Amino acid sequence: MKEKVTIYDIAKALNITAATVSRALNNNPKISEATKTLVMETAKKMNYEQNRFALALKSGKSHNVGVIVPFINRNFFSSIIRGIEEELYPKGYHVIICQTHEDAKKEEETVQNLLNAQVDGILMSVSKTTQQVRHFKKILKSNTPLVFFDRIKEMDGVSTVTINDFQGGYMATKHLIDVGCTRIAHATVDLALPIYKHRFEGYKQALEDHDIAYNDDYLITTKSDIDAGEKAIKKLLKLKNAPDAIFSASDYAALGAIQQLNVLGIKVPDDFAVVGFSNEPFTQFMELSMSTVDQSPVEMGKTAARVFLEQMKEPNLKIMKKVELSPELIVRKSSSKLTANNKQI
Amino acid sequence: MKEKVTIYDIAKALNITAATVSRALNNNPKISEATKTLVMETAKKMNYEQNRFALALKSGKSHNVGVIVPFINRNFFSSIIRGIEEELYPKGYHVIICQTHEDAKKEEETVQNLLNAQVDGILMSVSKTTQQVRHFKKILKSNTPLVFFDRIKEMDGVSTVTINDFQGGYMATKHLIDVGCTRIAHATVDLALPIYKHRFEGYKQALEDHDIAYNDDYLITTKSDIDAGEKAIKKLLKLKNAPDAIFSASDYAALGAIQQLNVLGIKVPDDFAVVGFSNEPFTQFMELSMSTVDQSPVEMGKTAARVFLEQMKEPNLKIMKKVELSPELIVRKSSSKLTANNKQI
DNA sequence: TTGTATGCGTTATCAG
DNA sequence: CTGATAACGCATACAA
Repeated sequence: MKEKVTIYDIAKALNITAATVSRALNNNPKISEATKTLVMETAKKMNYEQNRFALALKSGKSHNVGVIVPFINRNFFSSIIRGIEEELYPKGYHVIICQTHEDAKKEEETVQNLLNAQVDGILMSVSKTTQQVRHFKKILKSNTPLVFFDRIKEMDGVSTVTINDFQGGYMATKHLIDVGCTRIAHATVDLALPIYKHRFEGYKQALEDHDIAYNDDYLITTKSDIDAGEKAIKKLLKLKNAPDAIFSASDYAALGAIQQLNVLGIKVPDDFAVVGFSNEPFTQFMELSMSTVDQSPVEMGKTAARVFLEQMKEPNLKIMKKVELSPELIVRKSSSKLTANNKQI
Repeated sequence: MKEKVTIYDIAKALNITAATVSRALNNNPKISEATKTLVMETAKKMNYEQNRFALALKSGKSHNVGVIVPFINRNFFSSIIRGIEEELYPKGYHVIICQTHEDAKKEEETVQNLLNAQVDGILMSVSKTTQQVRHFKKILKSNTPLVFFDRIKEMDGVSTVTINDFQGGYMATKHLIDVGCTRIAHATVDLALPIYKHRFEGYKQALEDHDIAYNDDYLITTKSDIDAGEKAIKKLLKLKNAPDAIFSASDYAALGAIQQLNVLGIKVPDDFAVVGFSNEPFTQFMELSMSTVDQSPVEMGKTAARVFLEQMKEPNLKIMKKVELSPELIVRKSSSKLTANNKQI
């Protein structure tokens, strides 16, 4: 087992002092070119690797960032993490991942834990159940950059990266109108959360802009799963003026809707069009592929990482940046009526 | 901004020395109960948190583990990571994730990087392109526990967690035989990799056990994507004695196969049955849901984590553990012929 | 330009 | 049982 080589070892080999070695390695200006290159070379020769702990202990910087998401194995989040990792790894940061299981308690605890590990920044998506913000304030007070992505909490001093959910909702709804639907329902998940609220507002605005009256009966709150989508369809079809389309804020609920429509013998998209949200992988693999709104999660992750890096570059001034990415409507079979002139993807 | 409280602060507050505080905090036997509880209490009162870097610098243990996978946003891998995180977080370990993009060079570099960060262990799935093992040897030489999951490289001193791919291949094939198929093709990805080789061997064994001659024409090597599956079907159906079923070692290729069969107007499962491998989420959401073999990735991750923890408990002796999990056949529509008496899921 | 000394927060060793 | 001190590896203020 090879012993770790330290700057002392290389100092000894060169008959100079460790301080000089340190300076040479760090491109300190006040050092001769000669010794600098000499040190560099022998360092390489001896396979020297900087000890991250010593550096961290000295500088207080760990070169680790914490990423907190509800669940890692959800395509949306794992894609974001992919983006973060790909952006941060080349800059010498390691990505520590933690999951909250949508539990506010766990989130608080995890934040504390990461803070204790002295991560250089925290990038996170807020749990659905989170009400308190005191753990976020603690992050800020410790002078650790905090970046929210997708699920944010409005507060001072925090950077956010989101997509324009309003626009996403608007695009999806407008598309349904364009293909001739007039009685468009909307399945939301929780209007208390900004992302869902904005999608809903986009939906409403699209209706209004096309002179379609908003109908409260067409708004239905479901969980984000297949079962909920099935129930939603059952309920909606009982209305005397049943809808002819649904824009679901969740791909999973949209899937449940399609399945239930199939069971009931209602033709999708001709008799009932469906658009989901998130572009989960399964939406394109279904036989009747599903229209949906893409959130470009990898790009979102990269952006969040870049915002963090900017913040690190300016340790003095507090940066508070709000980046909003544009969603993309993906039209597939579940809403491709013949009347429409969309690009089919 | 709150200053970090150290053991010196609490020592000062109690008019004792830092060493004593340290001992009290670490349950050192030779210390009086009185001071111990006193220290504990004031520590809590002052919100003391151990500095991980100082500890790491002193002990050489980082309480971080590195996890290396080809891509994070693949359901199989993100689920494994989920399992690892859930098992390790409660034990005080942080999970650092890195991706290789299936690039052997990147893998070597990442290993070196993680080693340099002095992670306490490395859990990984080997990249498809990896030939060399010198970076693995480096891990072992540095006395860092190494656990391979799923994609392993046979070598001395390394623990592995796999599923029984042979059994998976056997089950899938036997199932196809049970539902009346007699000309069963097999799509593999790369027989040089153990996982695919074992699936293939399971396939062959099942044929042999049921007195079906192995036919070399029925073995086809494809990439793990939809396109490859389509091509495979085209090729297979050109044979004079075309197959009536396929067991694909990849869910994606199986999906391509089903899509192509649809295009050709061949009825699945009645005229051609399909079984995939991996239980990717989309397989159950397809209208014609796909039979496949589940690898219980979350469980695999947890197991890998547990193997690592065992190794940490016995730092002296070299443990080399081989755990093999059992796959589970999931029968869905793509292979549910009426002749069969399977459980439908 | 380089060397000396010190501290970052802990724990281990040695005294007492 | 507790105190003093050194050491982990590095970076820097100060001195030369």
